[in-house]
Amino acid sequence: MANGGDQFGLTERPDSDCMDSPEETKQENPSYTSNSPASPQTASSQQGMEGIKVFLHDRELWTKFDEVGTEMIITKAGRRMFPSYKVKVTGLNPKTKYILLMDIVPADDHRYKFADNKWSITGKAEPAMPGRLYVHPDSPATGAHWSRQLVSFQKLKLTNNHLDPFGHIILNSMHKYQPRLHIVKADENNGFGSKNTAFCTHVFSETAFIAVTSYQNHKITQLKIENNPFAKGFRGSDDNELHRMAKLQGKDYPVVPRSTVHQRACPTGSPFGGDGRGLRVSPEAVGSPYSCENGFNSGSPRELLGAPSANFTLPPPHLQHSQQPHVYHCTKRKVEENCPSGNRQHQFKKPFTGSSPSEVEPHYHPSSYPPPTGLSNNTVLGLTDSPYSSDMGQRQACMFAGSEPRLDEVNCTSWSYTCPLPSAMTPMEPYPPYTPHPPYSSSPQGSRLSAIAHQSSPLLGEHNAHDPYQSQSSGPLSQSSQNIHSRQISPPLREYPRYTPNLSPPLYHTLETHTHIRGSNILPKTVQELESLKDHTDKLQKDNQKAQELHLSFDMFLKEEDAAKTVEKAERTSKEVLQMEEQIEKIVEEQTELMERKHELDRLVQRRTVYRDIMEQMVKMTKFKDAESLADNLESQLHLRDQLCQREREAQEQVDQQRKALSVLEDQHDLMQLQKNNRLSQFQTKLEETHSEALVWERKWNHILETAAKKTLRLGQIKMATLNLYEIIDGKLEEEGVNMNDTEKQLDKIQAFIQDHDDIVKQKVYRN
DNA sequence: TCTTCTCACACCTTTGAAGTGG
DNA sequence: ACCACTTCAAAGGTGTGAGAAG
Repeated sequence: MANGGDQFGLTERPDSDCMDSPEETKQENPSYTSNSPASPQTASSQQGMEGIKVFLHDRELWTKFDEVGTEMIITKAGRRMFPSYKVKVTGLNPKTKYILLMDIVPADDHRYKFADNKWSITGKAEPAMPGRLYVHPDSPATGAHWSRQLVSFQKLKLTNNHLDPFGHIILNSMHKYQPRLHIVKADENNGFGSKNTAFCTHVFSETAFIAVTSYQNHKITQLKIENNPFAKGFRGSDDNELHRMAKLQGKDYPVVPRSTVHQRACPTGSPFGGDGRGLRVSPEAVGSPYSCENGFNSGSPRELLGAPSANFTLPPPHLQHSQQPHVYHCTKRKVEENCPSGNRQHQFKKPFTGSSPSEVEPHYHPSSYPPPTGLSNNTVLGLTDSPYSSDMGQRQACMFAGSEPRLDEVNCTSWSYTCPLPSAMTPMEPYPPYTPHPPYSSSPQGSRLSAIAHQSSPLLGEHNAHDPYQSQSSGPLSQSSQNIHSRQISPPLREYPRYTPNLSPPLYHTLETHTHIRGSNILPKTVQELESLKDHTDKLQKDNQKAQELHLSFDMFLKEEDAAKTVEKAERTSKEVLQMEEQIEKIVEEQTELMERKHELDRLVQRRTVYRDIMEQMVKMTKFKDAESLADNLESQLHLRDQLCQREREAQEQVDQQRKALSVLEDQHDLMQLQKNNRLSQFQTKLEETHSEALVWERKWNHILETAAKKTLRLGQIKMATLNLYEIIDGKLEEEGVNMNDTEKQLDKIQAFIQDHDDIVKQKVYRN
């Protein structure tokens, strides 16, 4: 890890942590997924979310950019992010449907400038744009689908057009942002945003960037050209590069040869070498305003990870590095659990207390995490505890009100769109609706407050010193304008005149008197006071006289009327008076409740006027004549979307059924195939046996043929020998009529010859 | 004067239709 | 008819740099 990252306030991570493959990451960081709290109900509702792990694709590239200070171009038409945001997700239930979506939240409340070859804070951030979500076009899809390949958000576009109609994410130039990934378990309607929606959020701090309309840091330009295929045309030859460098040298910033950018991008050359206020995300900012209903307090993710009291697993220290996504697991939204009723108050109630939300709000724990280097010294007014401790405190209070629009009203088709407004999934409004004016400045309260703000006379301060509510207000009177602002909207100040009736007239009078005595003309004032006292005394005397007259008349009345009747009548009257008083009390209570309800509804209407404004702006950009017709159109589209979803579900069911039937047929086919194979093997066995038997018979037949051939040969030899013998005995075949093949006749002739010969021999012997 | 933003431009990749051959 | 492969044009992404705006 280069120092560049460290300079941004990154925790140094061990080298072993620098890995690329998700598997390796998985092995080394098995438990960085933190689970959110707390109550058994919440814990049981987390099924399927606690094991989810997300790995940032191309992390090396992101880190390379992060070391230099990532910048993202924003244009009116929308510009893609580069490096594009791609993740690998594991641990999802293969059959469960999930919705993956992204949003980009302000990393802090600063505005930046690029000067002297480095980024520095130049002031307070402009009001955040309307929070928009980019729902991955594949959503909702099964866990198997998401796990199958990389999930790419490369089509997400950034714009600076506040009135962007395309659903691109709206950002402010020269502001720092942090992309976040949310994995939401889709509900039965393939939607989300219901109270039981389970989701988790993943933040990769190396993906933080500063939005710009044109690149500020030349190193970023070089990195983009080197790595983005679309910018290949700018890679050029060395000559071109030298030429470009020469041109660039005319500017203030030094030019780094392309071939050496990698080396220069290393820490020593980082333009952020001085302080760490570069691009590192302020930890408070990432999760702070958005965490309540996530089951997290508004502290930073690191704080969350580091806080022992946090209700989720603590990762090993080395896993708390930026590479490890800050995971906020949230499950079923339990407003009551995460945001106790005490939080569901008037949006101005927090500032009423005069203290920071961190001190009062149970879900706003003061950050134990040290402020990032470079920010710690930044004593921006009202930002000591949290960058949002002043106005963001109000925003949070507003968010805690728990009446935000819910995304369960957002339809499926709009998923391919970016949702224009935050959801119940991001239960608190990610950022307050955009207004060209500072928050509340144009509101009635704001005008009232500003009017009070100008009454910062010492007298008011003295009165406040007697104010029983004043003790709740912290800080010296000469605090910053922001604190003054927040103090201004506290009830004791705002409703100060209300307190005067509670004072007894003399005391009230005394206050008035003091007020006057403090003036410059003390003597005439004293005379006036004495005169008024005299008048008052005269008035009292007159009242006393009237009372005495009344008393006398009442005595007369008693004398005239029967005493018992009078007493009875008086008792009856007193009872009626008591009943009337009770009724009056009830009516007053009802009136109070109704007034509170009215105030609440007024606040709701006021908060939702932004939607009306948005609708009116949309009406201007579209063909619709008014917001109602636009809303009708949207509703009809929603209805149409529902119908389409229904059809899709039915089609899906049909597909499933057909798949089942196909599966059954395939099984049957397999079975038949198996049986045929068995029979075939039997036939083959029989064939082999027959074949071997045939071979045996063939051998025997060959033997027979061979024997026959031998005997035929022997017979021929015998015939030849017989013929030879017949010829030897001087047989004449033709003369004696003997066939050459008539061996038997030849043998007879031979036998006769032998017989004759024997007889001759015997006779000769006998004669001798 | 400086900073920031917008726009036209050239260069490139991506995408999808059409054609070709097996 | 189908499939695999190639070709080509349109669409769109990208950084540049001049000029406008504040």
